[in-house]
Amino acid sequence: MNVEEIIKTSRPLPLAPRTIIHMALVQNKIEDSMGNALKPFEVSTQQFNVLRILRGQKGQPANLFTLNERMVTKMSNTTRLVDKLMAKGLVNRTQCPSNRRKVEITITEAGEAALEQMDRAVTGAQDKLLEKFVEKDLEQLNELLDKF
Amino acid sequence: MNVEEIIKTSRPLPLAPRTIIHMALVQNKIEDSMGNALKPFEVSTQQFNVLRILRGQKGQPANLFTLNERMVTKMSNTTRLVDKLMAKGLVNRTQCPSNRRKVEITITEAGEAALEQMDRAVTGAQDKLLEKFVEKDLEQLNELLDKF
DNA sequence: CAACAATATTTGTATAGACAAATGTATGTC
DNA sequence: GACATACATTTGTCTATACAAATATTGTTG
Repeated sequence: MNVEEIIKTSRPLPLAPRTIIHMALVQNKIEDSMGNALKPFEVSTQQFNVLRILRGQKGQPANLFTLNERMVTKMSNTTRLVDKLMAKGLVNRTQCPSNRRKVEITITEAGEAALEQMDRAVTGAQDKLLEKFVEKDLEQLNELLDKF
Repeated sequence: MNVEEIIKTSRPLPLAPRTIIHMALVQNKIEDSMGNALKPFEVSTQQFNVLRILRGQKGQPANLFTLNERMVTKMSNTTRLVDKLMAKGLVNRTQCPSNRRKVEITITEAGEAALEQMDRAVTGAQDKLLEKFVEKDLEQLNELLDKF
């Protein structure tokens, strides 16, 4: 990935702005790749993320606050995101009996099954994205990202 | 930035998915910071990006194709993005006389003046984001990002 | 226990972006 | 010069997201 070529700029960029732009370009590529992997399942990366969180709950229900807290990209409207997963039959939503303000969201069996397929697709996409990285590169990259 | 803490996961993540999530988290932070820097000017990062491209043209007008080509994040509706910059008086749009299919977009003086202020704000935000990086780190990060 | 504050979610609304179809203009071919 | 094709932009429409206000429930305090 050559930054200057992609944004068609003639002059070389100073290192700091180049890094920021580089990050954006790579993130675009990652989102594109993940989106394509999930396209057959008609779920967004956000929805996929929620399904994974719910599976991680191991049967224990999650409420909207918990979901929002654990999402990679927090968003203001988790209600409607869950609505869409409900409409697809991938999750259940019930009112919490002990505190009726809360909702209890769980993944359905259909959701678990679909998620397994999605996982395969996404893992494949990620492996492809990272194919040029050796273990040491990934460690180094994670260390550098920690500096942000 | 500790990935596991931010997404409140108990188990440590395998390196590959951790990297992907890490990238997303950092990018969120970058966008947030840039967005805040630009908030006083009421322009999006995309709009800011277009203004910079126009300045880079040094008086020469750009058409929508050129803008789209040079934008960091390509988007499907450059027309309406330029509309918004027009409404703010930051750019001019005229029909290209030699090829009336094309439009000629230029930055106005007000646009140049505003952009200078924005640049200061954005550069400040970027320096803050990168304050923990030394030159060598940035070089290393750019090299690693090239592997995507 | 009434009044008020805090919590959890939902809803309304405004704006941004994706995608496809429509419009207007230019170019090449017979 | 009429016709098809390619090009450049615009428009319509649908979905996604952000933000604020509204609703419902629970907890707290005098």
